[in-house]
Amino acid sequence: MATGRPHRPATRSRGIPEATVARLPLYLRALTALSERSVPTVSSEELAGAAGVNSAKLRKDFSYLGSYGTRGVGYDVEYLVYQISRELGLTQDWPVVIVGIGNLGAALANYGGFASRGFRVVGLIDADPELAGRQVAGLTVLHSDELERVVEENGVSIGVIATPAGAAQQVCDRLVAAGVSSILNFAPSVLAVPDGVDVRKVDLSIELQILAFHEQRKAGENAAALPEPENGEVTPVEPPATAAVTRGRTDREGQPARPDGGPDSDGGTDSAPAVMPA
Amino acid sequence: MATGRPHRPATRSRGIPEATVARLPLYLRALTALSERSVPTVSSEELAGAAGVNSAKLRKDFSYLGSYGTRGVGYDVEYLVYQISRELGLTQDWPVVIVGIGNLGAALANYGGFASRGFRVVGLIDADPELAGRQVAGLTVLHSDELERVVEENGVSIGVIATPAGAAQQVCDRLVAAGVSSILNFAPSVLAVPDGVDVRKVDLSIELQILAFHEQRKAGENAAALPEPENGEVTPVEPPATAAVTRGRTDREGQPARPDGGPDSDGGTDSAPAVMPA
DNA sequence: GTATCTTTGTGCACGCGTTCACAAGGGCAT
DNA sequence: ATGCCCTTGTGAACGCGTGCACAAAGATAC
Repeated sequence: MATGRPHRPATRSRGIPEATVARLPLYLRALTALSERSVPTVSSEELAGAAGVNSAKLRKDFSYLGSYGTRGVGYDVEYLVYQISRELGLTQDWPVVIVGIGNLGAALANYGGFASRGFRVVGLIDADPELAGRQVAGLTVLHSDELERVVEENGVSIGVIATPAGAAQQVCDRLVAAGVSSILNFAPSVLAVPDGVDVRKVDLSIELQILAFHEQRKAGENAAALPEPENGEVTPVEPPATAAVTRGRTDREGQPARPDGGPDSDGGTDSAPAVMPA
Repeated sequence: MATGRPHRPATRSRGIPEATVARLPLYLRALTALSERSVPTVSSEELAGAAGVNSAKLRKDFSYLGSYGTRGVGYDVEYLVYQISRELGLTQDWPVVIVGIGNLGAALANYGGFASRGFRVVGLIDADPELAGRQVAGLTVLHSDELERVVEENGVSIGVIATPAGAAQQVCDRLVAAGVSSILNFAPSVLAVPDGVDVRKVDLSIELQILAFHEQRKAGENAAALPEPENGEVTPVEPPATAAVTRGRTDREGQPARPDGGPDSDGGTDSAPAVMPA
């Protein structure tokens, strides 16, 4: 998942919990599919199954929006689609700019999921003069100089950053200065923004690293469960050699020593050395 | 953030909280940057700033890994990089396959962030016979028929799905059957997997919809704060016409009526109609 | 009109995650 | 060696999110 990031005290005013907001698009997608199959009503149990969540959670989520169900029957699909769309703000048209038209930016520009839900790409922007003028996804790529103009002329409030990490903060600053107040950031960098600006981050590398963590633990479980040592002298759970062979992984070499002369917590227990990634 | 998804009771065994695991890659990135600048030590305050989190949270996160800091001084950068890398499993080599080499799949294949942290793309797979044989990011695209072979020969345990939604579940099933136990899913669909398989979802459309929700609320705040009505008859917070003009948005038309003959909760209060997205 | 059945909506309790605030601990100056 | 100062590590309190379990409410059959 893209990593969440708070920003405001939470969800204020009408007080729809952030966790619920994050699930609404999921429900909406499932409901849209039902709508296309002309299914008139759906129970919380069915819909929860389609969305991959617990039915109690779904009912509680909907209860924040109001009482849109009918006891003994379920929810009216069309009506619920409308209510959720409205709640999410999808009944409006949201002009979007994408900055950084590399592989990822081009992929985003071509992504059909945007247009289908009220999002309209109105500008593709790149710093490379070579790209300016090229056609991508039916739009002409503009040079960075045009960023402010495009944002202001189209009343853009949502910007997508798909530049390299080094350029992200600068692009972000310019977007914000031009009037953008919501940013979807694909660059692997932490963005500093003023109050009132929302940033959501999607980081492919982080997602993979989280998967690797769980994968490593799974591998460790298949081996004998080591007794837990006490007192901060942590015994690392290393995937045993058998697992490494089984799945064809290879460990690398080199390992920094503990900086001070203090006790090396890995002493004797960590037989699988490593080097830090670039 | 990419939307999280639980699956197992939480983080078991050595008990590093899931939320902490999700932040470790963030710390690692900041530490790597410091390492490249040859900074020897860093305080929790500095590092927290660079990672965009609270310093108390950072210290608590690190406390789950062990006592790696020095009071009065801070943390040794190199040593911490190593410890986090090891904890995340990045000291191993993780072969990865990417299925679905469209715009997004190609972008992922070219993404440098993979290789730099122990992830090695060993297979690009697509169902389109046209693509088979083409070179993408220095690798030859293989046809879907080869999926099982590539997974087994390389001992792949992490798979990336970048196919259209319709193909995702089938691809997922085949990956799992072939031995993959961690999946990063970019397709907008809910994947059903057996126990023991981890799925993380990255959904661009959902991220945008969450931004739209907050953006809509921001617009609503600038107008007069409506008094909250009681009794489930929810008065929608509609961005007033002034805001729409200011930012150049346009509302669409059409709105489903409430299914039963019951009270229309929007009666008189919701002047901004809408249509559901495709 | 009454009884029964189905499904919603929610009160409540529990657990995870965050934050505060401070004691413990190590360096450094004197 | 001693005392001061700085930063870590963590106990405790709080708040959010989840899931259970059930009462409320509408539909349906008779």
